[in-house]
Amino acid sequence: MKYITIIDLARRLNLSKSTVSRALAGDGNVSKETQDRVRELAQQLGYTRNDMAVNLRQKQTKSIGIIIPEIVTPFFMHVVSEVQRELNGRHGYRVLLAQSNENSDIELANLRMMEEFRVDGILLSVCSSRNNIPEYLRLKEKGMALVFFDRIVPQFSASKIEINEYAKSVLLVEHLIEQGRKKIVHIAGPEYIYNSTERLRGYKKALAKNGIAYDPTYVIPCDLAAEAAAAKMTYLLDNNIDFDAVFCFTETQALGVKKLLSKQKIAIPDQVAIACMSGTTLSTLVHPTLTSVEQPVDQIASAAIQLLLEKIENPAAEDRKIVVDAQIKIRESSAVD
Amino acid sequence: MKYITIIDLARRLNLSKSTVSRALAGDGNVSKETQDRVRELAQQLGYTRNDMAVNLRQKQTKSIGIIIPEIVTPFFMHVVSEVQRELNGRHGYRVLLAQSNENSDIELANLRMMEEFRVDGILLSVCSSRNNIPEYLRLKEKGMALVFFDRIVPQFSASKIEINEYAKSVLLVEHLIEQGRKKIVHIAGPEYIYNSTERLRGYKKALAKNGIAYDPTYVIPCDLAAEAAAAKMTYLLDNNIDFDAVFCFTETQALGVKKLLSKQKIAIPDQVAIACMSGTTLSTLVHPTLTSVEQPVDQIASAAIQLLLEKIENPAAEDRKIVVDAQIKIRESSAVD
DNA sequence: TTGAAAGCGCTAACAT
DNA sequence: ATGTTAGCGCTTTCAA
Repeated sequence: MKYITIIDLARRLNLSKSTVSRALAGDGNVSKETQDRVRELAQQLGYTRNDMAVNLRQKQTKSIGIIIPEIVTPFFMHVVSEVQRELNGRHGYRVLLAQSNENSDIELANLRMMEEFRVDGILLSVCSSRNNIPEYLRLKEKGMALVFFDRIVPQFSASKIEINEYAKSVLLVEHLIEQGRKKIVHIAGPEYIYNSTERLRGYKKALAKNGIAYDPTYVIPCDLAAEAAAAKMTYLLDNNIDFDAVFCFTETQALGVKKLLSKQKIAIPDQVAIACMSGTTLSTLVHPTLTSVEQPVDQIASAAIQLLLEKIENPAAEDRKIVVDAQIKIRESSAVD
Repeated sequence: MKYITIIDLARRLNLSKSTVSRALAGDGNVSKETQDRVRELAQQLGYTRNDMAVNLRQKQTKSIGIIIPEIVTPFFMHVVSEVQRELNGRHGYRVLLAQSNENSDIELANLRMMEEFRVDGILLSVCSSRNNIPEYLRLKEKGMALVFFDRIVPQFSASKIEINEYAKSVLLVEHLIEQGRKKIVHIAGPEYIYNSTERLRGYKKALAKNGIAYDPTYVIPCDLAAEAAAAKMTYLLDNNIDFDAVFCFTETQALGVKKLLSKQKIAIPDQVAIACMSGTTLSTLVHPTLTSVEQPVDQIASAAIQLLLEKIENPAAEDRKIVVDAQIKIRESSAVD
């Protein structure tokens, strides 16, 4: 592809390239007339600025990276898609995406990659709150604009969008209790994921608030996969453990649970209610038998953008934390599926 | 962020920057010894090459763009995620993502954006097979490596990954027929989407092959949204049109249909079977009551990469078309959900 | 085997 | 209001 440059324009107009540059940039110091001539020719010849050159000159890339644990997930897809749209459009940023596959080593490689790409900033949702801390620190100290969102690292000081998992969790579990559920199993996530521990905390709180004794056998640590959750259900059933609701850490787990319970002819939600935090409309559409709390995806995205831009603008700026707990909508489960 | 440059290295080693550059590049014309010294220091100081400079120099960006109609969709997400991984890793490409939201104007803007970003190539899945053809042509003639995938434009000559929608469609509908379904409604997509017309063609073929008369009232053009599909169901029900299966263009439509039929207490799949092409594992997990054909996502991704890289390598290369129809797996529907 | 110099396209002092 | 110059970090002739 042959591209027109400001030199091409300058030559044709008998101007210096600086004047052309200024005219294009809308710098005040250029006569209205030349400005018009330049812009018209640029238009006509289909000139587009070469960002590589500009960026080399200004020492920035006008690109940011997003690193998430898992891409094929309604929640993350929505956030990404929103950040994408906003940053492309209004700020002219490129956004690079990478997924870590819930694997800290891949996350590390992704971080390095973004650094090599010299992105101006990174939006990060971590795999684990402990594995890559030295790397986060290194990047931060090097001056990289690094903003955490959703899957944050509580003990690491940085700008972050924290989602109030605790509050959501309390709300959801209390909702189950209000429906008359008393024996609520919690399929928990791994303890190296902050969100998971917060949700567990919320679960306990909700029980306590409602005078239900906390029974540790009801809390079952579990992998993120649907199959893992299904296996835990089998275990409960095989051991004749009595329960009337299951609160899952992830949507995917909830689906695994649902599948298994249906297979065992257990009526949902009549005999057992299933609950989880749901990403989005897609999820809502997909499984109405799940009781869930909707996440304020757009709000999370825009908060993330805001904090990231702040950090890019002024790398020395103080860290800020935005907590999103928003207007939470509980979606009633229904037998209709 | 302060980055080390080859000049930094050169100074410390009392070499010229050209030698350093050569040593780093692995150019043969440099003594083993200097090469080692340079590389060691580079390593030690954490040097990473500034791609902006390289690219400016070599007139390429080492980045490609992917433009898809809808991001929050298991099928596209998987393809993107796969292309992402492959191109990042093995070829050092940046990949930029944009979604058109099923809107041709946005698609046009996205195309322009990618051009401004000076991506080396574009992977495109179109919104409509007629709206932006002049733009595709302009880009192609300008020498942009442009490869279509999945949602292709049949009458536009370019490199493309075509998915054999026709074959898949025949297969799926015949499968329904084998299950004893005879009154199969087809919720069709808009005719400006090639895939939609192909699937319709397959639907007709399957009926013909099995001696079932084609009834135009059974073919219902419909928007892509779930709600639209649900509305069509209401229409059929209200008009007492008798049917025992519904074959939908999109997964999302299928979900809409499913939801509405369940609400009307129509047993799925006992009374009415629902079928569609399904993206991936996620979908499989989510709605087992849907009969579906799985798409060979990885194959599509790797074919797309191959064609794109070919075009980038040699823009003058002839257009190639890869047709993916692959080993098709039908997933049986089941009452369990 | 190494160095010197030019140049990719642009911006930003510093002149004029 | 416009031009001149230097330089961002790198690769690549051309010379030595």
